[in-house]
Amino acid sequence: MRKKEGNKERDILDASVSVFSCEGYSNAKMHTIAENAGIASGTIYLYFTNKEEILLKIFESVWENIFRLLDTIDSEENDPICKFHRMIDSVFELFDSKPALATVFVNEQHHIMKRANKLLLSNYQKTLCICENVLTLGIQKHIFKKEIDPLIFSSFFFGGIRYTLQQWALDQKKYNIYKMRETVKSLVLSGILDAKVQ
Amino acid sequence: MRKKEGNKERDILDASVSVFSCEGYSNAKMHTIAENAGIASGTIYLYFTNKEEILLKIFESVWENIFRLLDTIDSEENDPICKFHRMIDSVFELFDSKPALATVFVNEQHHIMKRANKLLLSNYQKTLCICENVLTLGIQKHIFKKEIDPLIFSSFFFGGIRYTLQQWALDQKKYNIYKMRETVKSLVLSGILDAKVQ
Amino acid sequence: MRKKEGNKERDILDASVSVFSCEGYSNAKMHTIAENAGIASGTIYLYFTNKEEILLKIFESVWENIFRLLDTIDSEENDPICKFHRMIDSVFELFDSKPALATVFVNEQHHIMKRANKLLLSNYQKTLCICENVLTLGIQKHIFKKEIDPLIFSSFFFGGIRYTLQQWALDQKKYNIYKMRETVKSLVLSGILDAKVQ
Amino acid sequence: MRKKEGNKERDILDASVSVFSCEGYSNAKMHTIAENAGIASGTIYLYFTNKEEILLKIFESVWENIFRLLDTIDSEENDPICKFHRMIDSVFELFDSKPALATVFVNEQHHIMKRANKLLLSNYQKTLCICENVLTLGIQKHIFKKEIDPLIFSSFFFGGIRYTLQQWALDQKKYNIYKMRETVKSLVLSGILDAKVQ
DNA sequence: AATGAATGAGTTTTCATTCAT
DNA sequence: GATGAATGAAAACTCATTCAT
Repeated sequence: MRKKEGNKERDILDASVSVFSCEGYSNAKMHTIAENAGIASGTIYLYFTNKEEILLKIFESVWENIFRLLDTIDSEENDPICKFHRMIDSVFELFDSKPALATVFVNEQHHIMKRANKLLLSNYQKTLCICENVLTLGIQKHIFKKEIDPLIFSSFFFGGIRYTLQQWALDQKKYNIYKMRETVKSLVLSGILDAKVQ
Repeated sequence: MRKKEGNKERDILDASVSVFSCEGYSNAKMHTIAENAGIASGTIYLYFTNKEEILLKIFESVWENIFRLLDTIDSEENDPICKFHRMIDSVFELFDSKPALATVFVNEQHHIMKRANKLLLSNYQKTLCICENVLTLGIQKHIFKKEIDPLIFSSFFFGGIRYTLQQWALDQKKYNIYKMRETVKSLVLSGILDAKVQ
Repeated sequence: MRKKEGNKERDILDASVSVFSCEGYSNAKMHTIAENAGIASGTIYLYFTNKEEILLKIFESVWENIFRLLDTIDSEENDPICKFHRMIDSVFELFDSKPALATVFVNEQHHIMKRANKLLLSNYQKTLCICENVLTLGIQKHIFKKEIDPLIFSSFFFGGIRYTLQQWALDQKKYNIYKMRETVKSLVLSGILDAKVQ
Repeated sequence: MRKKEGNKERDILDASVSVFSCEGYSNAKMHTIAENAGIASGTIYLYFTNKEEILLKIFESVWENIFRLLDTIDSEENDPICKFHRMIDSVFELFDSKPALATVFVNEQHHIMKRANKLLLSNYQKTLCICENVLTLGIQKHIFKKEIDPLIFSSFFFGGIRYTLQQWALDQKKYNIYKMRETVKSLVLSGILDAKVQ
């Protein structure tokens, strides 16, 4: 018997992140991934049922990591401001050593959410929840401005204006574009306005 | 490729935006676009050399519009705060009636920038420039905090954390992830902190 | 526009019968069928959704023909013996000019019945019914032996004809289809005729 | 390829008959056969050079058995009618306890004959010969009709039995193999018996 | 002898693009 | 200019067979 050498599943995932990052998911060829992983193309199918499952596994893992990081911080920390500091730090640190993963995470997010499975969706939604809860808590404690809508803030937080626009385009009834616009302006302006002016 | 009565080209672009928005650029079929445009699939090739050129034309047009809007505001308005208000308003208004265009703009931006032509690149860069200049002006006038790096702010402004991460992933030498992180935190926090706490 | 020349659907079906006959359905390559039909392989998919649908269409057509032939005879003829003569004649005539079709009909019948659609199943079962009814009628009229089980007879009868046809299709010089037809009729009729009638 | 303790080869053949019967030869996977045989897929290749050789061995064995059975009967029995009775009985008995083998025998016969080896062909042809000889003998003895062509009769006879067996193998509850056997014998004998004898 | 992970040739199918009408 | 039938290159995926252990 030919023993499993190393961790081929890991190799394939790493190669896929690298290839998806360069070519984009849709343009990525299974053959290129195999080549990058140093295996034959058929071998990929011993570990993943198809190309999409590879992307799914990548996102499952990323969102699970993000959720765990934020969840830990959420329970360890009491002060909303400290929570924010540590949460943003940890997300940046997560991608710090993996720029290719960051690219895939950003560019293919919209693709994978159309076919996300339960595990992925669950971690994704739980993560957004944590963020909203931190904001709500800050508002209750009169630390954060009460006029900030937690939902809109989350959108802003997880993708800025681009992501906000995307969400609105997908479901125009759920979001009020005027309110979004004013919120964005308020957030950005108070973010950049000099204290002396305020 | 020859220019015709002028509305078939428009029909194809509109149909493409609609189809790219639903299916994504890579999954979109030329046949579906033709169907949506009410023409035969071969006719598309009288107006565009290939599928990619359609996407290119869409982005060319969007970035040209954005640039013109912001450029006009930039020359009409003196106060940096007013510039900001009107600029954000106009970008939101641009997409207000075209959610499908917003989706395409957000999801396919990374795809098209790899093969952008001069015109597109020029308008894209000129637009970023205007934003940076507004910020710089505000800082010079002591209206904006001086510690905000205009480059980083532009990234944040045009895509929030996701886009920020993406930029960094694409070129890690150009951006300092620690500085980005701190800037993001500062922006977000001052955006949401209650005046009383500050 | 490139006009449809000739009948490509017909060409594909004919080419498929020929290729399925030589190679067997499972070994037949779509490329070979296309080559035989004088078209590009992609063109097949403009007329059929996949390989299996081609086989299905072949069998649909054959069983529809057989049913129509036997049904017409069944309603035109009163005497069970005459029904038999004419029915066997017409089935042999159906395949007389199409040995390849006979081969496919015999060899792939079991394959297609696993995935038969309503139309095919309906014609298949109605055909079997006609045969059983002829037998039952003959028994009621005391022309056929009453101890013959119509179900078993039908199996044996169809199996015999099918295999006989196959042998002829494999080597048309070795067998004389007219003589085969008469021998089959003679064998079957003396097998079922009541002693009193003989 | 080396012969081992003698029951792995048997296990593989049995598993293959079972799998070929359910899936058909072309759709059958070597892995499924190995699983059914309780061994690893690579082990199959210690006993058979490839997939086709398994099918070949199955048919070699079946036709050898049929030949031996009929040959023994042929030499033990003098009366053509008795020969027929015993021959049909023995063929039905051969498959009685092995419906899966019957299915494979019927469905894959045409596949294997294209690549039959000498041993298989020899037993196949010797078996047909015995049948033809019984018929010829009966004709010479004025027991069977002289106008029956032995070649056509054999085709019809074998085809009828094969299909009957197949129907039974597909649904053993619907058909009674004993009754089938007797019906087949009755049909065939009255088909060939000379009127003077009857 | 036995294993089962790995291979990669081979096939179906898709779809952007072409071109005869 | 317009059409849409036809093309065929390209890619995902399968699975019989091999071979290191």
